[in-house]
Amino acid sequence: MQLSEQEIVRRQNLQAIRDLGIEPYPAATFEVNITAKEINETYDHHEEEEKRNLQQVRIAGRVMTKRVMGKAAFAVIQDGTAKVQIYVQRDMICPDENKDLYNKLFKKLLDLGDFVGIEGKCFLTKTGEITVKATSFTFLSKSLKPLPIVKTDEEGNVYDAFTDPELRYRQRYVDLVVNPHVREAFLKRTQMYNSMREFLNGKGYLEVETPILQPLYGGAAARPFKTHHNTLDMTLYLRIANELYLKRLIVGGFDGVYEFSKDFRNEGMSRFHNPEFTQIELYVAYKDYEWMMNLVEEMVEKVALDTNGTTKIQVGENVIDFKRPWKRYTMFEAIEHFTSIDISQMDEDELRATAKKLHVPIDPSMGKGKLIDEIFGETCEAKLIQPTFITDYPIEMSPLAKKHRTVPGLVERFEAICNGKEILNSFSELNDPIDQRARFEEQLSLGKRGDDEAMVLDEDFLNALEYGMPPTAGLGIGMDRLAMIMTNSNSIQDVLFFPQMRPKVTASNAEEEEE
RNA sequence: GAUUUGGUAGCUCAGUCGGUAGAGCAUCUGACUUUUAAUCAGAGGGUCCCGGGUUCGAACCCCGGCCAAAUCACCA
Repeated sequence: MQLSEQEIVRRQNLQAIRDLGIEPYPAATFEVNITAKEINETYDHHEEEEKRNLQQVRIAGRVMTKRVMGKAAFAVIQDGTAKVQIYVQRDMICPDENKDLYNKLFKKLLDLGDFVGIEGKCFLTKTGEITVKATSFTFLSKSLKPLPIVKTDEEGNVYDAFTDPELRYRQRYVDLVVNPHVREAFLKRTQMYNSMREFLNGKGYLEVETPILQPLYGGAAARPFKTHHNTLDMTLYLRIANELYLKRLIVGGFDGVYEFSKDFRNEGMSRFHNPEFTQIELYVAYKDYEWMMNLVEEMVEKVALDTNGTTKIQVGENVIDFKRPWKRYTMFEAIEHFTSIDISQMDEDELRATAKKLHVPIDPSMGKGKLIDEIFGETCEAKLIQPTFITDYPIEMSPLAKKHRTVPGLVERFEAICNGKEILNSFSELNDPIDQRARFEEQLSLGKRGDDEAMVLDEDFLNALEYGMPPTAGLGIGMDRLAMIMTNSNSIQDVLFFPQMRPKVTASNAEEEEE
């Protein structure tokens, strides 16, 4: 292994710490009684000073900067909440003759990135920054690699920002340490989950877990990942959706179930697609898609408030307002709104001519439903910035949705479009087992014609439906896409801790391959 | 999968016409008891992504490959 100059120095420092008789990786708990954030907030809110004992704070964290001025020094440490400045005087932490703890350990052997524990009292510096004056300090853990140190001046200008996306995604742990905005985005993501759980649990719905390894993949149109179980000697698939399992639970008598489902699709990657991603799916018995639209508005408005404190979210150039009610169009209305063409009564030939006129790319294999979907996608979707419900989709695209109660050829389905992208999908679920079997068979014939994303027929799911499923409304929300909006992120990789990357061939694993 | 852009010190980047590899921060040595992009004086640090080619000579030109990003294609 080739070590850089700085890595060699740090390993030497590690040994020097041991030579002082100090364990660089101590086992014992270091009790803290306050966080950096709490210390900073205390300074912002003077009335709270009384409530907190700032004479005896104990805090632990990673050393981010160090400014030594002879016999005293300032450093900034960062804990799980924020950064706080500490002040170390030689004679304060070394009251006796032996000054090694300051002169050697603190001044020389303590590197940026090391973890320390500080005990001391808070005071305000000349320039008014709340600071912990150390009465003792404890070495907690050595860092052997230099962190990319990001500096910010008084005016907020950032220097040497750690920005290389490849390094940031491959070494997210480094990204998280030095880029506070990255950390904030992930805190918001978790807040989204908490917010939805609170909302759905409050309505009495049950959070469940269903199989990720499935003998048949269903519930969506996508290519799966395939694997093999040795003991059963059988093929298993990583789920592309959990829809069919949640519906089985509705059949089983749970009237409201939801799951945060990690799903897997063996398809292209882009800034909107990662091979594994998360959906929340929700099914509620005795409800329809109209009811679900109201629930979605209520829930997503709450998520915006809980994550951002407002319904108005800045996303790129746009401000997106999730305040209820959202705009609603049927798919035909949306197309008419953006193109001034009413296609609702057109037959296949007329649709094809209209698509051509609108410069929508089509091919001869497209049927009526696909043509409508394509016209919508090309002319409307990108223009829908504010959250908007699009309702009533062509039946061909939706083999698991119930036929529309009044309009032939359509299903009771809606999507919400936001910032020009679909963020969620919902329908009145198809619960007629005869119709469901027919729809699966249509998919089978599509599959035989070479559509490798056509759905497969799930006999056991049909068996469940034949026992009877109540009328049910179902919903799936792309959590990653919603997180992108709630955090103003441009790429799905910015809301996934560890986005999928092609492995980088390094010198060391190239050697392993040779061996 | 296609196109474009990029890959140089730990990080962010510069590198002229093809002629000994550069800066800031970080690191090392020294000074400094309220600094905050600390400051001051000095020093060290390179598989220029990989492999071939052209050339007296390649970070730079040519060919092939790897990785990444953006756009497109694909895609509930």
